[in-house]
Amino acid sequence: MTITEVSKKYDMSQDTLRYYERIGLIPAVNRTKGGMRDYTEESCAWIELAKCMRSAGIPIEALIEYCALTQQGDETIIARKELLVEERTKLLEKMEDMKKTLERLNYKIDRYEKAEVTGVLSWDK
Amino acid sequence: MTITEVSKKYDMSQDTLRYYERIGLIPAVNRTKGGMRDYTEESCAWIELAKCMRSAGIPIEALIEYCALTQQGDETIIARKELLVEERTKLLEKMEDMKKTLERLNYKIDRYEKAEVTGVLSWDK
DNA sequence: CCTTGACTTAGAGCTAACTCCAGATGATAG
DNA sequence: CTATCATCTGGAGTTAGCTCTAAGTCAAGG
Repeated sequence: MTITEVSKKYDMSQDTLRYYERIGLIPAVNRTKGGMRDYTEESCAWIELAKCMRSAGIPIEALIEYCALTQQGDETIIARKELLVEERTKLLEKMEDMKKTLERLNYKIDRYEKAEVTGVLSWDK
Repeated sequence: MTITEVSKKYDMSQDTLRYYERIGLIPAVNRTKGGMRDYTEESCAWIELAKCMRSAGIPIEALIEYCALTQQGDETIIARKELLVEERTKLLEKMEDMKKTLERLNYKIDRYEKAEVTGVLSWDK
């Protein structure tokens, strides 16, 4: 697959795809004799993983390390697992913060909706 | 309250507190005759709101607008509500992404845990 | 009054994560 | 073969959100 195809498939810019490869967030992509990228199934799986992780805010640095560990073989399985567990912990914390903020937003929106009806803005604790 | 007290109370740097005020993310804080900040209850409530919203990733720009609208009085109530509704929508989308990533992480971690026991790393779909 | 430490401002610097650019090279249609 | 378009690389530029610095002012103890 060409970079244009992958770019469309995952809705990511070609610049981002090249950037992720350059910094080692995904392993090096196959090349044609001419030097053009030729993405395999596996490359695509990496791209998709990167996109998923990044969409949740997992930092690039952690993903680079994960990718590096993966390429070092089976003796890094425990390290990889620990890395993922750590990121999961941080993710859960972020989700907790967001849940609190969501409740706060719901409360405030509700207050504004009542104000639209009654004309009075209730006190915000 | 002095900036040091507020900084400790909300665990935010003094630089951040001054920055938020400067850019209009919170309304101007009261001053002593000498020009030092003297945070009131209301200032503190704004700080706390800012901290909460930022912890969930609500962009600074949206919060600046919200603060500006608030200072323009009751005729901006609808606009404020709409702003909050929009941010809530984005927040829910982000939470959805994070939920998917969390499931992905759980799956991968589980896979690594099984590998630790069996010595074989199962295939990753 | 003097020293010391907290506070002030304006503006520069920093980090993460892209995004863009220039100049060169590859691929393809006519 | 040539024109055109896609892709390549290295490196510069951008944005958000702080964070730090310098040079000066305020406040409190002795």
